[in-house]
Amino acid sequence: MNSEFIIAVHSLVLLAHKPDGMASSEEIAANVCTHPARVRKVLGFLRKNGYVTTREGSGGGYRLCQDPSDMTLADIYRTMAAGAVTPNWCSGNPEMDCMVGSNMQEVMNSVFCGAERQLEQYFQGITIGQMLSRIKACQKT
Amino acid sequence: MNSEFIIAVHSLVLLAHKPDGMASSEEIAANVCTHPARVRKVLGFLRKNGYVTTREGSGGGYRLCQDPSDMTLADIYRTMAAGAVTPNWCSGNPEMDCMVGSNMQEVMNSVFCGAERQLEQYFQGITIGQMLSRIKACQKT
DNA sequence: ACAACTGTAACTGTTAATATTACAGTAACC
DNA sequence: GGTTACTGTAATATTAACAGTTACAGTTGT
Repeated sequence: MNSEFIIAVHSLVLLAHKPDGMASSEEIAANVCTHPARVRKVLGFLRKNGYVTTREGSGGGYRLCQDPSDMTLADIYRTMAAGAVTPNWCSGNPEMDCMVGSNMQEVMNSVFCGAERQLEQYFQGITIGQMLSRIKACQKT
Repeated sequence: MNSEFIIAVHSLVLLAHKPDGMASSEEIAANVCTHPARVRKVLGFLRKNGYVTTREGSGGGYRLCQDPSDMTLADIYRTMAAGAVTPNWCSGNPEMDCMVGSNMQEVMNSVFCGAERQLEQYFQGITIGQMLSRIKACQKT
């Protein structure tokens, strides 16, 4: 899985957790364990897709603009990592003379399309709000 | 997804299709579009897991040793590519002072374990025999 | 003996991913 | 209005993963 997906989810959960719902790229980066520039890039995507708002300038940063219980991991997956399970490597060749070799790409493709749907369906059932709840549950034990 | 998974599936389908059920690494490699050494490595794993038998020496090669309709993609996935959807990159840090940052790894991990199960379940429903049938269906159209 | 295979390991080249740097643009605050 | 604290974005290392390739020892049929 794409690491940008993880950064996105982690950032959103962090924002959902903060009392004022706001954080700078530097603060998020320290929490996620990566670099502020990377966070800015990822959260730039999230802004373009309507999950966060940003404020530039001093005192600026990122803020959630949706209810955490309405944001599913499937939304984030589609935005940040669509096609992540489908391999970029391809076997066979449609030009080939052999029935197996020439049709494998098409069949394999349909298999991975199904896998993609399956995964999205799973992610559909997990919201940012639930992620935060799970984290709180971890903390208690 | 791991390309070795694809090579494995493709090779097994090819073996299932061949009338005598046998092929050399060179022949398989040409069909898959990769190198014989790579095929030998992958099919070596399949041998160790009981999906094919091999014969060394002249006239040797690989042969299926299970019914194609009994081999599921889930079996191959577990053998060749287990954990392929789980990212190797990790956000957060258990040593951290923040509740979110310190517990994210554990929660993220459980999310991806679930995703893995979901995917395996999907692959469980697809056999090598079905793959071959799908290919035949492609050919007709 | 020879030719045709598998089994493995080592090495190389290429691509993708991550980290890092840099700087222009923007807003708050004194 | 200048300074400070941010985002936005691109460019550039740096690193790790992956596929391709070579090489050779071991095995078997002829």
